[in-house]
Amino acid sequence: MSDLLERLRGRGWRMTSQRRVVAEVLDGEHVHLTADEVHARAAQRLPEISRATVYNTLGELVSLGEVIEVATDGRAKRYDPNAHHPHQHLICSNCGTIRDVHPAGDPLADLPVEERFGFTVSQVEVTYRGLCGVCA
Amino acid sequence: MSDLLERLRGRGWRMTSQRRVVAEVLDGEHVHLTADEVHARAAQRLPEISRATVYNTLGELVSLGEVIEVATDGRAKRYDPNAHHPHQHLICSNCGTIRDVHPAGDPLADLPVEERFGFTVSQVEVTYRGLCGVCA
DNA sequence: TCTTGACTTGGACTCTGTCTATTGTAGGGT
DNA sequence: ACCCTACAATAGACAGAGTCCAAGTCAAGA
Repeated sequence: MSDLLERLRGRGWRMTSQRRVVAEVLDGEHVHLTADEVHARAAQRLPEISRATVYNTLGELVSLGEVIEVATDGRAKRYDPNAHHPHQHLICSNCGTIRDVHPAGDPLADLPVEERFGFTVSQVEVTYRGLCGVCA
Repeated sequence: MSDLLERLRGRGWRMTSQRRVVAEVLDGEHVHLTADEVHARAAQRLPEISRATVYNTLGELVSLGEVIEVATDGRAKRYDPNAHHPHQHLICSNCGTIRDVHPAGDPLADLPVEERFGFTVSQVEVTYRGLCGVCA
C-alpha cells in the first residue's frame, strides 16, 4: 500500500500532492495504465495536475525501480506498478489487455554464450501474445 | 533473394515500382530498419516515393507474414525481414543495436495452463537486453 | 488499346512524449 | 511561526512517429 510513499519519502523525494496522487493511482490497482490514463485518474482527484508532471513523475518512478515501463506495441507505453515481483506479460492481440504471468524456467540461461555476441546480457523480457477469453 | 518478390506476386500483389523497391530494401540487408530508414533507402533508388506508401507497404508485408514488426522501446518500430526463421532479439540498452539470437528451449511450453487465464496463446517474443561489446 | 479498381501522393492531422520559461511550494534553517 | 531557496509544477510550444484522406496515376486483365 503506502509502503510506496514511505519508500519514496525515504529516498529523499519531496512529497508534493501531485506526486502523491500519481503514486496512489499506480499503487491502487494492478492494471497497466498508459501515461494518459494515469493523468486522467490523477486529475479526478487533483484536477489541475498537468501532463508534464505525470510524465516527470512516471519517469522518476521508473528510474527508482518502483514501476516498470512496458512498451508493447509501439504506441503508448504502459506502466506496471508490480515492480518488486518478477513476472512476464501476456497480451491480447485484439483488445490489448495485459496480464502478469509467471512462466517456469529461466530464459536468460537459455541463451548460450556463443549467441551473446559479446553483449553483457542483464535482462530478459518475455511477451506472450494471443486472444483473451472475451476476444476468442 | 527475390524469392520475396515471387511470393508477393504469387499472392496477387500488384507489382509497382514502389513496392518492389521497398521489398528489395528489406530483402537486401539483414538489419532492423525503422520505417523512416526504409523510406530513406528506398528514396535513393526512387526519389519520389512517399512516406505513406512506405508505411502502407510495410504494413502489408507484416500482415502477409513476410516481415516482423519489432517494437522495442516505444519509439519507432523496426522491421525485421528475417520472418521465416524463428528467432529472438538481443538489444543494446545504450546504442539500440539489435541482433537476432536463437535461445535454446521453448518459452511457450514454459507457461503453465493455469497461468494462461483463458487466453489462446499463439506467440512468444523474448527480448534480451544488455550492453554490446562497444558500449560496455 | 481501354478500363477500372487498386495504388500512390502530399499534406493535414493525431497521438505520445519532451522541453522551456515561468510560477509555485516543501521543508530545512532561524 | 516565518523565510529562503532549491526543487517541483505548470502551460503551451515543439518534435517524432504514424494515420488518414481526397485527388491523381497506373498495372494488368479484357
